[in-house]
Amino acid sequence: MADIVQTAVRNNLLRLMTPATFSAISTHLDVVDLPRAFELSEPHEEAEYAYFPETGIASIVARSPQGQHAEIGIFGRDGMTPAAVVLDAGSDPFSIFMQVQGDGFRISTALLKSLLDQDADLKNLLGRYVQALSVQGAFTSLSNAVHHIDERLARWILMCHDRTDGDEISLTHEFLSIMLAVRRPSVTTALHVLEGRKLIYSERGMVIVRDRPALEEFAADAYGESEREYFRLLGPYS
Amino acid sequence: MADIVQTAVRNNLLRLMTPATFSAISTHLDVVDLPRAFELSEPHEEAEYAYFPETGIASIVARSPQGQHAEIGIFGRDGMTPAAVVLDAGSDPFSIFMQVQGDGFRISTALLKSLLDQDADLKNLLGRYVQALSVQGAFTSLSNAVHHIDERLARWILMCHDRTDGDEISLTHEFLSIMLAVRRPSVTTALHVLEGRKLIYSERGMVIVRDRPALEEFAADAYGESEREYFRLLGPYS
DNA sequence: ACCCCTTTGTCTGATACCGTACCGAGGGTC
DNA sequence: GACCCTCGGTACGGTATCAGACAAAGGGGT
Repeated sequence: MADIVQTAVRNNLLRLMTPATFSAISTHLDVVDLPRAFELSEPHEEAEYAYFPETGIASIVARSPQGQHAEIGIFGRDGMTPAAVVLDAGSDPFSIFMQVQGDGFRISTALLKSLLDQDADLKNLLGRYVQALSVQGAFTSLSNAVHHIDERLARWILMCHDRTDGDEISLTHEFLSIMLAVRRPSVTTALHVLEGRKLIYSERGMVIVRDRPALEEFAADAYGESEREYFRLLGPYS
Repeated sequence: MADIVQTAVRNNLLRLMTPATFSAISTHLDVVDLPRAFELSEPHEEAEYAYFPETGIASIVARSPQGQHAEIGIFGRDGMTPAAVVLDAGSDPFSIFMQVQGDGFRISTALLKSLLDQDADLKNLLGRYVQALSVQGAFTSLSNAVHHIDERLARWILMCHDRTDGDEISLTHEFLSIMLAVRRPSVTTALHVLEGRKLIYSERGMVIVRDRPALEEFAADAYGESEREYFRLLGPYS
């Protein structure tokens, strides 16, 4: 692909690369569309491409043998996939797919791997991202264990809002119920709670953030820790 | 410390190091006792030492601002801490402490870090471990979200049993309740369920595995995925 | 022997969430 | 306009788990 100017890029990891690393990697980046439900990586399969989203949101979902599932993390312009490339692990047991459509860059995993082997700065940068991601997963786990549905929903909306440009996030209740690992009607009522408190507007296929500070206050104990850790490791991404 | 023979070591990561790496690292390993409740690393603090347990079990716990907590993973002779050293992240936001007493080796993190920088094989090995650990965390998250207490308890006993020599695991209900992020009396009744099905014996301060295959069957959907991933990446550890 | 502290067992009522079912509303297509 | 499919709202009974309190049992120290 032609010239990509680093300062015009929105993906935070690409932005944080040293100029030398960026120019090495950018010649191999392809621009790609990332439509909703697009699979970035499938469980137990070695991914052909690594993706660095510019916009949109991707979801990382773990599935049990009997088909139960729960989201363990999300990323957008703050991240990349697959983490397994960074750790030389080949594959991971998760589904990773787009949940809010967007666009971004891709690069063959083989190429990225060889760049990682030659470039300690890059390995270090992506290593820090892997840590941030796994911390996010850990706090998702905590939240699944101890927080009520409406708080978890608030947390989740905030995390999407962080990775979105406006205040509108296009999502169905069905989708949210999968992410939070609850029944679909539970999402409906939880959304009503947030709406009743004037924190959001809820429309067909769409959640609109109305009062972000109040939403953060509502999510309170559920939101913030993993964001602080990301900031410490990689700075702001919005 | 004097000579440590690699084949006599029980920690799986130490065993899997190349002979060259092992001889480089082993001269810096100190033998340490790991009593119950010993803190291997504190949240947001850069650890002074890295630990490779030989026996015993350590717990990784995330804590929310308001003091809620949940375990996100455990390790014993299958692992090491802190993962942050491998990822060059400095610290992580978790408490890591011994839960079943044991012993192991320690090395200064500074030294381990410099070894990692010079030794791609070592970085690769520990990178795969970090992946295994974060997959374990992901499935803990899934389990917190979708499984009942008695299944989660069964899973947890199995994970401890994997890292223990006999069938006896010394643990109080109080402790288990923290790990599973449930009330202490819920642990008591869940243990009664497992005992009633003749899967375990439960004594004061002790859980004894009685019928492991049946326990695995009972845990069914909750147990196995992360173990398979560890095996793929690092082989057997028991 | 006694005391005391830790650990475990049990009870009561409350509640958050589930499974399932059904219906209505929005919005595209012909 | 008529149709259909997706999506959202609501209702009902059932239950896993919670919150909190209290009592009994194990076991070490003096």
